[in-house]
Amino acid sequence: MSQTVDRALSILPLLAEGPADLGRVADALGVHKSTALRLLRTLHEHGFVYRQSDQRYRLGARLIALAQEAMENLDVREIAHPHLVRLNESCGHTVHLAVYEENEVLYIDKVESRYPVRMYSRIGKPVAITVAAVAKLLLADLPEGERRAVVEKLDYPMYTARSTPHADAFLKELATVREQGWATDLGGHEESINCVAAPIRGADGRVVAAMSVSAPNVVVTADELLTLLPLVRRTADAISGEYSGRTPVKEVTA
Amino acid sequence: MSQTVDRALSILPLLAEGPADLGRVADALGVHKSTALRLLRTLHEHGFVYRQSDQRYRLGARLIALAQEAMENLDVREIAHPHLVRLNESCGHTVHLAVYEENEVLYIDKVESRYPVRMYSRIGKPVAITVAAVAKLLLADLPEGERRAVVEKLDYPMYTARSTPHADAFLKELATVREQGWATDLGGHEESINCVAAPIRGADGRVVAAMSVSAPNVVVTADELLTLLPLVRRTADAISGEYSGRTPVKEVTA
DNA sequence: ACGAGCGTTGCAAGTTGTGCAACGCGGTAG
DNA sequence: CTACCGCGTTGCACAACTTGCAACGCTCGT
Repeated sequence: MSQTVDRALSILPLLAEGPADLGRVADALGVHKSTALRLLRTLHEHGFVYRQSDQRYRLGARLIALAQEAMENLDVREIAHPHLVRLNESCGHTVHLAVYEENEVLYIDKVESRYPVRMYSRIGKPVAITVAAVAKLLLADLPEGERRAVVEKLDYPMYTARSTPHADAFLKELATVREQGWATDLGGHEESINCVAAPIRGADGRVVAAMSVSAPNVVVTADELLTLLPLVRRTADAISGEYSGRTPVKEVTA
Repeated sequence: MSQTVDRALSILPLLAEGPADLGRVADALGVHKSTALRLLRTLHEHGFVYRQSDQRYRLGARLIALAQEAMENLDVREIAHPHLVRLNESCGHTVHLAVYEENEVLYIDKVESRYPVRMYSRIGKPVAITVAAVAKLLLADLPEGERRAVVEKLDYPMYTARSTPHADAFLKELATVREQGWATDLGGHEESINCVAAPIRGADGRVVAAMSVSAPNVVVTADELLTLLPLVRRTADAISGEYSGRTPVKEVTA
């Protein structure tokens, strides 16, 4: 791995926490200021960092644009979107679509609740991986070895009393989820919010994404939300069918 | 500027166009495959690229998460959002918020139209800089020198017959916009879509962002849309006031 | 079973990145 | 008003890091 690039890339997560001046960046990297300067300059030329009027650096616009393109290239997303909208129209709650990638689960699409009380979440935000219903589905489908490895490395923050407390409990939960083919999060992340989720599978049966419906207690009880499970599963299956139906690859090696 | 980092960063826009294999990346960079491999590996370790099952590389999840954080750090956005929502509730049309940064204008927030016919756009997407109403406002406020430089370097694609045809016309338009303090795009990007926009200013009077209301002809005529101008300007002014009112800086050098 | 294509590895050569020290500038304190 | 301090910036010599090469292993297609 390349040291220079490694250092340069390390700057980005740093700036994500907020703007920083040259000295702070150099310190954080453990390099000389002149070195940090040159790295920042290179990042700047590519538009990945932006120098604001007070001379401090923050993340740049190109980064946002790139991420946008990255998401638009996800085939599942495109196929799933109309289904998510339809589901939202019939139940009114927030609908999420998420994928797993390299130890992270993140939302790649969302349709907002039509109720005034909405849950907070944002496309692109990594989800609470140890409790979210969609995360359970995605992790449950990983091959045994990788699943164990990932689960062991996770932190288990107790967002609420119902959060998954530790790796063992999580593995058990994942086994159950895998068995039944759907998952829930009943107040494990936010005390008053429940979710039901179902997996979206590719042609080979592997889970490629997961979708969920979320609603706060004040709108519907957990039991009421669970009555939506069949609908959620049917939607997920419809997406699976469409996704695995035609080849997801659009380019040919011409 | 660092050559290695420069090359590594060049890979990202490349992958944004779609997944690519090692050979293609190496060719595009004009370097040996082994070099490209090492760069990709470094990018991979940071989660900026992801290696899919067919071994090809595509943009990774961390990129999306980072961009998300980048946007959440934009102060204007946070302040403006509730105002945008309120504006949308009172007129029903699509509302956009955009900023200028380094030769690009991009949407950083959006509230969807409540009409069934919606215009296409996405947060994070660079806007058609030569025709969009928000772009005119943002460019019109640049210092003379920089404005000329930017305008000269732009391309002027004729999206429609009403698109800005060349730099001279654009400079004239920018002068007008600067004078009147608001801008429009009447079918300059999509034949049937019109926008009215107003600037959001910081404490020093400089334009820090711009907001617009957009609607297709089939919903309201251009004239009808123009009647919303006072409301749009009032909203923009309200955001300006709130933005310049208190210090946007939240951190202290502890 | 054989060959072609692709990703991967170790190595030697030298290009490139690095840290140092010194400079210029702006703001602050005396 | 001046002197100082902090910060970003530059040029340079050294050496570390990256680079391209060539050879290997693998999978896929014939």
